[in-house]
Amino acid sequence: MKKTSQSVGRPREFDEANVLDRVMNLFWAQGYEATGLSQILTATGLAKGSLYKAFENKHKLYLKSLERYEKVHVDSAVTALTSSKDPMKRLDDFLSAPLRNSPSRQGNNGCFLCNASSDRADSDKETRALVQRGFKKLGQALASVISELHTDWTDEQIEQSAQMVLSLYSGFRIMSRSGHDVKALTRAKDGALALIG
Amino acid sequence: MKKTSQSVGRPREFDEANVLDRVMNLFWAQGYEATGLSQILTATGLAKGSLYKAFENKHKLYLKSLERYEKVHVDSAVTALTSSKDPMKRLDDFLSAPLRNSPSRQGNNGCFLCNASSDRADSDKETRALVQRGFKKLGQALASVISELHTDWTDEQIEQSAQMVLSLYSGFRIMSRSGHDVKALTRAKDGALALIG
DNA sequence: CTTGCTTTTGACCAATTGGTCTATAATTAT
DNA sequence: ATAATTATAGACCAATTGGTCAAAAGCAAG
Repeated sequence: MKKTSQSVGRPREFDEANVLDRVMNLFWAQGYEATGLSQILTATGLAKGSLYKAFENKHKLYLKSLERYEKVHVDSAVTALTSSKDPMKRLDDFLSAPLRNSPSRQGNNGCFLCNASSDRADSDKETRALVQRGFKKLGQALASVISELHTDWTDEQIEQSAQMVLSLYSGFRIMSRSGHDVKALTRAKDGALALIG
Repeated sequence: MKKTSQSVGRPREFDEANVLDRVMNLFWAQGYEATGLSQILTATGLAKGSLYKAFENKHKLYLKSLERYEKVHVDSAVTALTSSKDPMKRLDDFLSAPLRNSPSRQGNNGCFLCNASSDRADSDKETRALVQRGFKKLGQALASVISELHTDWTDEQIEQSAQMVLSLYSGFRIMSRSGHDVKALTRAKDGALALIG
């Protein structure tokens, strides 16, 4: 039974993915509590009732946003990591992303996974589960790249390095958000890659 | 002119450091917006008026809490890093701290510096400055340890490794907050230390 | 055109938010 | 004593919060 695109009743006037993208950006940039309904309404153009009919409540909306982030940003990072480029270059790209648009202060949202972890993972287990899943995905993709790079390494060694890269990534994202010297972080990145490669 | 401990007027009934410790723990665990005045009042036992007389407003109180964190936790980490133990052991202790009380979920506050960076560093430049300063302190202490470890290394190399350890630390703190597998993080830590040592 | 179904809209709501202010209490200086 | 000064307590406040609901609107099927 496939759901037809045109069902009975008045049709939706908004595109769910589009709305979620806007909401995601708010939660991503500001966190859960700092993002008010009013803000969400103006950003999406929806009326309160419509929003609540479509997404039960603020908490559910947050979770949906996080899922959307996973689908859009985590998955695309995974895709980039599994491309056909030089494995080393892929790792470098991955670790360089957090350091790119940093000097232009304001609008450096960091990583939604990291932010959510700091913001709500301790108090909300559903958020915790989503964050864990996102990190796991990234970790597995990294492990796969590293195993390409070092076909002779044991699983243990690969896991270890993947985890190291992932932790570095999270750290970069967090630290660069507060305007930490990007040059220094970049050197750290290059040092780490030299040790792994 | 030293301020006498007993000044004119009705004396304070609370110890400022003590109050700040309690407030710090709230902001640390929950973030800025999620922590309400009412919560702060019950945690400190103060009345609204007293609190506002002593610390102007919520924002100032947050900054004071962050400074308190720096004084209590960052500085003690720096002290631990400059002890007379084996340098390698000191690095290990530093990186192990984030991984200790993790399995006992709820009450894993992570690092206030990291949380504040994710929570408010983008929107509040005073927070940003404090967070930067805290990270800088840690980075310098780490550089000093590493320079003890490798007297032959260049400043560049030392800086690089210190930054790497600091980034790993932040990453550990963030990821372990969402319940990420501590065993995996521990292996990453050991791997990284082996590469540096 | 009517029936049935769904979405949209915004008025409405209780509860809570951060913050102010005044009356009162506790202390020192005169 | 009393004046001066500071802290405490909590009533009070406007604004905002997340959330509900009923009426109106838009569509397909009969």
